[in-house]
Amino acid sequence: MNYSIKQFAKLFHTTKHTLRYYTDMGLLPCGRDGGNHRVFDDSSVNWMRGIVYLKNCGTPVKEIKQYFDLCRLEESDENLQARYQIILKQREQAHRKLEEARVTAAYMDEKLKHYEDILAGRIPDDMNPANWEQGVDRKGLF
Amino acid sequence: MNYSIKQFAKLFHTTKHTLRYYTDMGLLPCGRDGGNHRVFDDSSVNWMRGIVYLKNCGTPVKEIKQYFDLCRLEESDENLQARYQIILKQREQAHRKLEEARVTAAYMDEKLKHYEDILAGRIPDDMNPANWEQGVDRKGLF
DNA sequence: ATAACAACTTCGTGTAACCCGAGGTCAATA
DNA sequence: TATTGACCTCGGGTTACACGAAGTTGTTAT
Repeated sequence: MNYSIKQFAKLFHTTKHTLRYYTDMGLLPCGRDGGNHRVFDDSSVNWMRGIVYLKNCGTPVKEIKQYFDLCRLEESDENLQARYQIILKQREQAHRKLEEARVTAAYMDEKLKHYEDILAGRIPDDMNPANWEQGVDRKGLF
Repeated sequence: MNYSIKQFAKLFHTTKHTLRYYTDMGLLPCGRDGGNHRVFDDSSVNWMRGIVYLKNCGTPVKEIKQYFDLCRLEESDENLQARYQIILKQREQAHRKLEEARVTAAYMDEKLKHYEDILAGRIPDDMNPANWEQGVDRKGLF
């Protein structure tokens, strides 16, 4: 299966600009058609999936490129070790981000409930001035 | 409790540069001491907590500032509604990010296991060329 | 056949959210 | 008195794109 830049962008919920940036950086390989237009295929899909996930770990583009360059080299033991170390590090990063996302989502749930209470006229205790200055955790001022 | 910029940076695992950026943007209020040095207090801690969580939702600095500006205004019904809408939107964003983080962490776990299998000499089926080109999902080339 | 249009191209500047270093101020200490 | 350390401001640099101008190419509409 072949994809134009537009189709490929839609497939990964991104933009043409970003794809051009990636191909120019040498991150994402692509072919060209008669009119010099970028052509992406199934292997591009695999690379792009890798990019997306590594980016979600917070990996900078340069490091993703380093990793991909290793992937394209011959498979020595050293090479595999280097790749393993990168993935190990990024996996840990992924789990840290997961935990962070959990805490953030919980906080936002609470904050939302807070507003719903206020808007419904059920003013929660921690917003009642009578409880201020007595060590009550007000969970932020806003 | 009062904090110097260095102490405050340590408290939130960030840098002096970032804190200066936030105060300059009007995002994070702070006082000044005799030597014109920034002084943060307990209310700064609350604001900063808000910044951290909203940033984790992916909220751009400008929008955080808009929200905070609303928080500092008188509490009309309109004002509360506006704030509620922002929190509602960002909470949804937080949950999307949480799901994304879950999927990414799972992918990285799998990828890591993959490498451990290879390095341990247990070559998994999807890396065996005999299984290629037969519709086997190889989960990426690397 | 020619004109218009869509979709791509390169190239160059703009933006967000910082990072970093130079050069200066100020209080305390050797 | 001089040096040290922690801060200040200011201006340029960086990353990861976003955007627009100007040009090319291939496909339809008159």
